[in-house]
Amino acid sequence: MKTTPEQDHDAPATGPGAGLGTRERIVRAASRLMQRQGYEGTGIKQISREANATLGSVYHFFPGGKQELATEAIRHGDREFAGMLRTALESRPDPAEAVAATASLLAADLRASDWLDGCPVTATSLGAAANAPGIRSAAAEAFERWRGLVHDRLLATGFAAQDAHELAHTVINTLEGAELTAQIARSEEPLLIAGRHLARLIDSYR
Amino acid sequence: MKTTPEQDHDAPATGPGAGLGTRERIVRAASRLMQRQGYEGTGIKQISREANATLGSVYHFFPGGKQELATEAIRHGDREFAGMLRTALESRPDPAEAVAATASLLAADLRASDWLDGCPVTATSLGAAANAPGIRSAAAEAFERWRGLVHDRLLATGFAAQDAHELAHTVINTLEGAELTAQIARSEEPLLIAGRHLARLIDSYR
DNA sequence: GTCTATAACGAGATAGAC
DNA sequence: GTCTATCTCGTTATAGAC
Repeated sequence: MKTTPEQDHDAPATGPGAGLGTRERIVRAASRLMQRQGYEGTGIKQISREANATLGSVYHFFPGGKQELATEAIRHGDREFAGMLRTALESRPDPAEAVAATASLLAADLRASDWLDGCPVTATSLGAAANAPGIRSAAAEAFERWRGLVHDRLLATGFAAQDAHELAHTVINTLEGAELTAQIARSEEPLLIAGRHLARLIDSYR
Repeated sequence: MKTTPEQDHDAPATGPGAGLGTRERIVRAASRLMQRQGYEGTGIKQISREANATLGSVYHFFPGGKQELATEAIRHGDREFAGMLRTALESRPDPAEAVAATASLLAADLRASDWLDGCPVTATSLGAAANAPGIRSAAAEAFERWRGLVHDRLLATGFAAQDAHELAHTVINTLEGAELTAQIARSEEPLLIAGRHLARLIDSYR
């Protein structure tokens, strides 16, 4: 990990990216754009423009080019959703309720973006996964981490190990699929139904 | 619908596409390639090559260009999975078992393609949906049709209308999300767990 | 670290002969 | 319906001054 802060010649004083280093602005712009347009649909020039950085700076920080940048973008999306999920699980005593609340939150965020911002990890990795192993494995690690958060919380609240393992899988996968459908259908309904069904499924193992 | 058969100068006598008209070969090639590489990652020239057709033929049949072709490719994937789902639902008396069997079949197909062939509708529409309304709505119609098949079968086997409606949503969405995760993780496990959990969820409404 | 210019290539789409 | 040639534009990536 690189920790030395760069000099930040052109950091904007306001707007998204205010006060952030150049590298971080680039990663965030890449993550947001690939979330909406996918890996192949997003150009490096567009990323550099959106991040208020020059093309030279992008290749300075990411000599591996677009693939390296996409890998970082996926890790950024990973941390983002992991934070949301951890907060939900920690702030509610009942994991079933926490999952349903997360589904509602995803639905609200999706609507607020006019159905543009789906899962950044899925959008970025789908289609690039076949030819770019680094991108695929970064996405696999993200899903694994999210499952781990759910799994640990279920274990801590008294579920059997095998049940916790399997429930964690379905919780993440169903949220993923419902968010995708909600985005395509431009409706919150799939996510809201998913939240209720997941809570019911979890409760059925008590 | 166009029903007049074209003249088929160059239809290959063997291999994929044997005995098919040019238009159909193009649609199938587009569907298969976009399933693996996504909309933006697939070029029209690549499609025409794979379909044993010339670029001129592609634009002859699809004057709307890449977007029109992608729309047809999605409809093709729609019909394909609808057929698999209908067969499973009709060949088993218990819809819960039919859903679990479908999950297993998806897992086997995914592994057989070395984890390359995920859901063609998702792969093609994600990333293109924002800027191409026709593509988005074709994908929405596909999901709707699949849900309808499950919904009707649940109704016919005695489930309440509201339960059937909601279960159909979660069945399709969970299969979708589990297939996605299985592809990224290169493992059948997410789909097999999803099949069991969906059967359990359905049974809980009897 | 930042910036500009440009190389090298492939994309989508079109024109018009056959 | 098929085929080839071509136009125009955008892409990733690099070079080298500052």
